[in-house]
This record gives sequence, structure tokens and C-alpha cells, in this order.
Amino acid sequence: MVVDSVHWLEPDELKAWRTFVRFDSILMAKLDSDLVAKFGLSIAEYEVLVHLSEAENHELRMSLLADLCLVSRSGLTRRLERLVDQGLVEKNICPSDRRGMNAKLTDIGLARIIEAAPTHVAGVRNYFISKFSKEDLHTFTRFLAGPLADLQHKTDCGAPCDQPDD
Amino acid sequence: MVVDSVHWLEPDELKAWRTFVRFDSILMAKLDSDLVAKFGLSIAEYEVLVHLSEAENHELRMSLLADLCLVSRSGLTRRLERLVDQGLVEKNICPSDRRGMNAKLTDIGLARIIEAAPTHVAGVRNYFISKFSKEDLHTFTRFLAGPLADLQHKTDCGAPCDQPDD
DNA sequence: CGGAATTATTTGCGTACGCAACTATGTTTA
DNA sequence: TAAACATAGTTGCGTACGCAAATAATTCCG
Repeated sequence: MVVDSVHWLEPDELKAWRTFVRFDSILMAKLDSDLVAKFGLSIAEYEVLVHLSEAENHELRMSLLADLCLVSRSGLTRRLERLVDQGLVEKNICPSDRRGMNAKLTDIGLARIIEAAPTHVAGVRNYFISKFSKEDLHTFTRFLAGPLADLQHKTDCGAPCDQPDD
Repeated sequence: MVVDSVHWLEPDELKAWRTFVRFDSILMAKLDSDLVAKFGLSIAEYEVLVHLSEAENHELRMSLLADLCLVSRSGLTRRLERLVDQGLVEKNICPSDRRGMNAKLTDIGLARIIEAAPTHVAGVRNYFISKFSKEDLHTFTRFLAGPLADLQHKTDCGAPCDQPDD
């Protein structure tokens, strides 16, 4: 039984919306559990390692890392603490601004992400990328890029306005 | 600086992937905070009310509700407890199987979702649906439906294999 | 220069969740 | 029918997170 006095989404719209939400949710859970099972890394932790591995000198400021990961500052503090405890990352006072901290990948952290990346990348490919032709993938990206840009303007979520371009 | 010894995603693939992940993450956060700000309902709680409002007699078994919400059984127990505390839902022993519980929308719960739905629906429309032509929306759904079906086969995430069809 | 405002990060506290163990009821089987 | 098994839901416990307040360093003015 449905409540009729509100303007619900049309069936097509509802289907698009629920497909999107379910897909994301199940996919993320799967990518996470694959990494946890094989490497003891949550996808959240993995994400930190990826951003560091892409950074100049394998090193990034805490706040930038928080923005890249779409997590709060305090959330990042704790997430990084776990990685430090595992020896994958080290934290150094930023020489040019002593309020700030640089998170830096250790050799062990680098080795760990080199070990884990193929699993994660394979997951992203198998469950997502491989389902699209090259052209469809481009279409798909265009579909989302506009809405994403709009959302980033509307929210004050702390995210940088441009996504990393590589 | 990038690690070269692993087979990363191609730039186009990486862009598609990150656009998707960021879009979902920011959109969900926005929809949640809109609901919390105006109605004191998290999107997780809202989701429960929606499923109940669509159910026969506004009533569903706990486990089914958990599957629909992609949440663990214990997660649903607690989520429902919060809704019961707010008087939006009531819980009754299932007459045909006394192990089971039926969650049922109260009048207050029904009123609350009728009040909150327009805000949520407007958000889904403004941030997502309205960005697509009717045809693109259909394309988009087709893009995701296949991967979603595959994922649901591979995982044992407790989700029902068919999504609700309305 | 020196105090006020700003910025970077951490800490205290509360919330939402998953897993594994538990309770209670129902089903199967010998 | 009684014991073994299965199923529905809850509870204990640990984890990851966000918000707001606290701390520390820097910048901005007058």
C-alpha cells in the first residue's frame, strides 16, 4: 500500500535511483571486504595509501588528505593513527608551518599498497569498468560529472572543488 | 609521484570511477543532512519508513526490512528501536511465527513520512534525476542494472536477488 | 610590535554499525 | 515424540565516524 498524497518519483525515476543506490552500496561493500580479507586493509585505509602514493614525495598534509578522502578532519586523524600503528605511514611536523602535519608513506606502506592495488583494481574493473564499452564509460562519466559539479558548489562538505585530474 | 609497478586504471577509467564514488558520497551526505536538518530523520531512518509505507498494511518483518535496507539484522534492530522511541513505528509479535516481529508504521510515522518525503524527493530530483533527459535516465539505469545483478549473485550480502519493482 | 582573528590538528563524547554469541521458537528426522 | 538442526531476532562488544571544544601556531591589523 502506497501513500498517495505525496508526489513520489515516477516508476522509471525510482528504478534509476534505487539501482544507483543499491549498486554503489553493494559494490563498495564488496571492494571493502575483498581488501580486508586479503590484506587486512579497509577501503578507507586503502584510499589514504593511494592518495599518498600519488603525491609528490609520497607525502601530503592532513587536511588535504581529509578533503581527498571526503572525511572529517578528526576522522582522518584517527584513520591515519591506525595506519601509523601498522607502520604503513609516518607523520612529521610540516617544516614550513609547524601547526601542520605531513603524512608520509613508509617503505612498508608502499610495499603494502603495491601488494593490494592489483586486487582493488581488479575489483573495480570486474564489477564496474568492464561492464562498459570505452564509449559508454565516457557517456557515464559525462552523466555524472555535471551533477557532481553542481553538488560540490552547493555543499560545504570541505571537498576541493576540482577532483584530482588523473 | 606514482608507483609504476602496478597496473593502475587508465586515466578515463580512473576518472569514471572517482566521479562515481565522489558523486554518490556527496549526494548521500547532502540528502541525509537535508532530512536531518528539517525533520530530525537520518536517511537511514527515512528509508525504513519508506519501505513500511509501501508495504501491505504498512507492516514488514524485521529480516525483510533489513534486506531491503542493506543493513545487518542487528543494525536494523537498533535502527528500529530509535524509530519506536520516537513513536514512528511499533513492533508486534508475528502471529504466524512467534519468533518473528512485524514492524508497523504508526499514524505519527505515516504523518512524518508524508511530511518529509517532498524534501527527500525534491533532493533526489534536483541533484540527480533532473540532470538527465528521460532517455538518458533509461540509459543510465541500463548501464547499472547489469553490473548490479552480477554483484548480487557474487555476494552473500543478504540482499534479496530482485530489487523491489516499483 | 602585540593582541585579535584565523588556521591546522587533536581530543572528548556520542552515535550507528557489524560480527559473534545468545535466546526463543519452529522444523526435521529417526 | 525427542533430539538435532534451522531460523528470527536481540545483546555484548568493538570499531569508525562526526561534531564541538580545546590546543597550538600563524597571520592580520592598528
